[in-house]
Amino acid sequence: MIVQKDKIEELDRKKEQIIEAALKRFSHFGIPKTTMNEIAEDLSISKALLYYYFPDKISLAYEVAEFIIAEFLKQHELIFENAASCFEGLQDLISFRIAFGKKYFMLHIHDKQTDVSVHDVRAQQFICSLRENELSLITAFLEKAKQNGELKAVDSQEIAKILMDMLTGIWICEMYVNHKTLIPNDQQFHTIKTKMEKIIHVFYEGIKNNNHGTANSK
Amino acid sequence: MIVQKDKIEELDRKKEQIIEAALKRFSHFGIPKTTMNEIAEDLSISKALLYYYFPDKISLAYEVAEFIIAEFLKQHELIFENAASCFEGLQDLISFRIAFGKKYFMLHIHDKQTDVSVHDVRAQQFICSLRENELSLITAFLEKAKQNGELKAVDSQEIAKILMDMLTGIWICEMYVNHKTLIPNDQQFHTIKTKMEKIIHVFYEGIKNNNHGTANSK
DNA sequence: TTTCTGACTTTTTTAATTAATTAGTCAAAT
DNA sequence: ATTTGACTAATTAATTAAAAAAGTCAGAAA
Repeated sequence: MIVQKDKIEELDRKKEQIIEAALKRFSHFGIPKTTMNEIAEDLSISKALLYYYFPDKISLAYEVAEFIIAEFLKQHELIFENAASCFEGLQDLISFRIAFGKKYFMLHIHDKQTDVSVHDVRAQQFICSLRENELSLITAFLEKAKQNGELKAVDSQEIAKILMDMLTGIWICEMYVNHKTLIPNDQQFHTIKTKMEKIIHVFYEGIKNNNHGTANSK
Repeated sequence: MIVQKDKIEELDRKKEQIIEAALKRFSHFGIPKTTMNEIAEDLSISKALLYYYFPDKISLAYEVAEFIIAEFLKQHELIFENAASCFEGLQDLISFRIAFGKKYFMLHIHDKQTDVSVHDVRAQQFICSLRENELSLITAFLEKAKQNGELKAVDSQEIAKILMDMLTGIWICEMYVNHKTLIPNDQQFHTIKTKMEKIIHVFYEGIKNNNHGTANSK
């Protein structure tokens, strides 16, 4: 029984090693430019062994994605927990999103017109699930601020949705419309951050409670 | 002298005819899928004649673009002139942008990875100029509302920029991220419109003058 | 002289073929 | 149960040939 459990743990540890190695390659060169052979070589194992632990390349990629998404959501929670106010929480959220994007944007780069996410149901569901998770975190955060009296009586979920749409929109707009460089540079990230901060500022003015907050805080 | 002038006018009229014929094709099939021969055939003229009036296809495309951009900006002005309030003006702006997008989105569709706008300096400048024109119109509109007392003392240009970023962002996000269909459908346009309206709502709350406006309007 | 055309050349796209690389499998070894 | 080398199948990249479209020009028509 205990032996059985140890085995499972070891299997998981091995999978984790593979995921970490794959993540390194994927986040550096992107998924299409990473071969299963390279991942295997990095770990000094045979390619066949990768297929012992993962059914195919795309499944490995998804597990890698799940791995970093877990980190992404965990950080979200932390930021919201430690936020001194709703406004500061939103600002921290932006900083984090930019830093996270810098670190992992290669995972998002699609080679030519060959983009997995278009027709793949699995990708659609994956993104959908991520969005929902993020949405509920932000909604909860806004809800808390509303109960606090920092925000006025708004529909938290509706506001959270709008907020997410705007942030994603600005990102895409800057990356894929204004400066279509396949590999984004620091300047672009900085521009996006600045724009997001400005948006958050006006946005916050629109949802904050004018009877409470800064006016009363003295 | 007068003869010379008539000649010039006639030349312009001919160019206009070509532009209109080209616009029909371009807005229906997109620029890459429209051939110079087709445009010539539509007008029952020879292809060589097109090259008598326009140096090349891309120049024709730009003149077509300038033609509809003029319409775009003209409508902007009209909307802002006739707006009963800043908020209603912004709402009308959204309705117009959606309608305009429905009509001319084909001009924007890029074939595969072959997208003119990426490396073409002319395209960059064109878009830049359009943005600036739109920006100054919106800025002026906000400035007017500020002087009216409808808006609080904000930096009108800054706010206009943010507004434009947000609207473009939502558009791009919905079109190219959420539902990557090359030819957008009515449902998508409707979704975008709804999102924009929600954003405008919060946004307006953030910039309106709380001492004036709705509170005092009775 | 200005506007226009048919016949032409050059450049770009598209399609088809082939070569090379990579994903994925499996019998056998540890 | 885990691991591998040697294998096949599927994709991707490179090459080439064919087709289509862009663009030119000498000269006709107005």
